[in-house]
Amino acid sequence: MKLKAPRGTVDILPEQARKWQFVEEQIKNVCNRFHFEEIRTPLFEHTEVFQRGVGDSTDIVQKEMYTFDDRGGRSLTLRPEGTASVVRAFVENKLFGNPNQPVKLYYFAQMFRYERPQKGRMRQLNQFGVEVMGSADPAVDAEVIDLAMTIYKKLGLKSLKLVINSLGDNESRASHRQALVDHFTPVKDELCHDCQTRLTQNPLRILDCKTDKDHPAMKTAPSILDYLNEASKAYFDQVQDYLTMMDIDYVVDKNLVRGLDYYNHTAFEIMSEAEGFGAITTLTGGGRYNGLAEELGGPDTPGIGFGMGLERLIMALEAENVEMPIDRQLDCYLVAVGEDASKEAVRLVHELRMNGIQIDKDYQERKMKGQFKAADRLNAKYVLILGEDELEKQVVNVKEMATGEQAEIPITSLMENMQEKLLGGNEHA
RNA sequence: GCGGUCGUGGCGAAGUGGUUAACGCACCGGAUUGUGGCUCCGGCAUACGUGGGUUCGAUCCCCACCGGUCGCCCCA
Repeated sequence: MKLKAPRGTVDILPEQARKWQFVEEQIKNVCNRFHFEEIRTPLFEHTEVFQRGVGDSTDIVQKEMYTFDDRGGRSLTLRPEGTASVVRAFVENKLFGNPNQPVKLYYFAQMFRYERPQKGRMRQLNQFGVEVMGSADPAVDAEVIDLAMTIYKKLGLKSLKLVINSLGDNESRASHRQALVDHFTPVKDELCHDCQTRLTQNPLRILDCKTDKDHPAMKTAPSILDYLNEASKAYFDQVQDYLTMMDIDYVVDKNLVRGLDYYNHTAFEIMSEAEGFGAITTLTGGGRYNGLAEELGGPDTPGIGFGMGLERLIMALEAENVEMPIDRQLDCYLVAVGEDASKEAVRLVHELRMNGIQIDKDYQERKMKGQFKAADRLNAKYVLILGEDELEKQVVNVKEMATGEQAEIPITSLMENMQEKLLGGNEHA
């Protein structure tokens, strides 16, 4: 085989696409209930949007972006995540001036990250995400988390774990950062190479390092929760209170650190605990990013959001054997026999479709028996038979496949007859 | 970027250092002059990832590469 999809990309074929349609439909339904509105932003942005938004020190920006120069010499990047783009759009389009605050947005979008693919990790991935801009109410944090959990619940996932943490405001983060540096600097030489870099770049990230997780200094490392100032602590407490009020189970993990620079205050992850799900368990990651809008040139605007991996969501649904209504069926299949009837079939199928009937026909010059096999394979409810005899009499034999019952219907009343059978007789295209 | 493992027809899956590479599924046709799901019969396909090497000869042995897959790092 010569041409293949690029590494880390997949084709979603019809059978699988039905699952996607189902999942997307359910999610949109929940979004509507929560009164979120869709936003669509470009697939690529100026590279600077992500450098400034996501942060230069992050793995994403340092080694995972698909960046290229266009013919005009501009550096562009295929979006590796959704938040920076949405906030850029929020700022550029002055949505902060919209009287309806906060602005509650959702999106479905492909993301691109240059990584080694494995189970649950693709170079092109699909995310559903939400962003709420313009409110610093901890109830919004809870609402966003509730939205994600509601989606999973509606879809039928059970083995989930919600983990939350607070990264605090700038003042809290700064004092915690200094504490981390003071704590780890004496043992710097004992840490892994990455962590030695992190010590100066982003000491917070040392906390979720897998390599050094057993180092004695890890256990005694200063926790962000001990460095939250009063306002940050009060904020985090309120978020938890709201979650409790909504009966949303969660655990606080003081080592939960998100990989992107823009987060502060609430950070959360939702993981699957289903058997056989693979090594990668994070389904959703999100958090608050007050200050990001300002970083991207807009007014200081609070925001919070999350990204939900749809490949992983569908994997989780499959791992938990959740039933998805994806059985394909066909209302009618037209079986035509003979040259004249085959020609007439084209017109008849067109006319039925114009009148709201779902119908297909043979295009492979199959024999009658073959056409019936095709109809059966396609799960057709009715087969309309048009042969020389029927054509002569200007009728069509309509066979109900489930019962085998068959009746002769004049072509002149066929439309009405089928509409009655399939649409209840009162719906029209 | 690193490591394990794998790479035979549309799919699944045997197999051998040597003239025709099993079989199953699927598909098409026939048995049933115009009617599906069962059965029987027949048909079907440019299949051994790519490039080198060893050999009289390689799908099978060796090497490299590519790709899939799983894991590490990190994340969705």
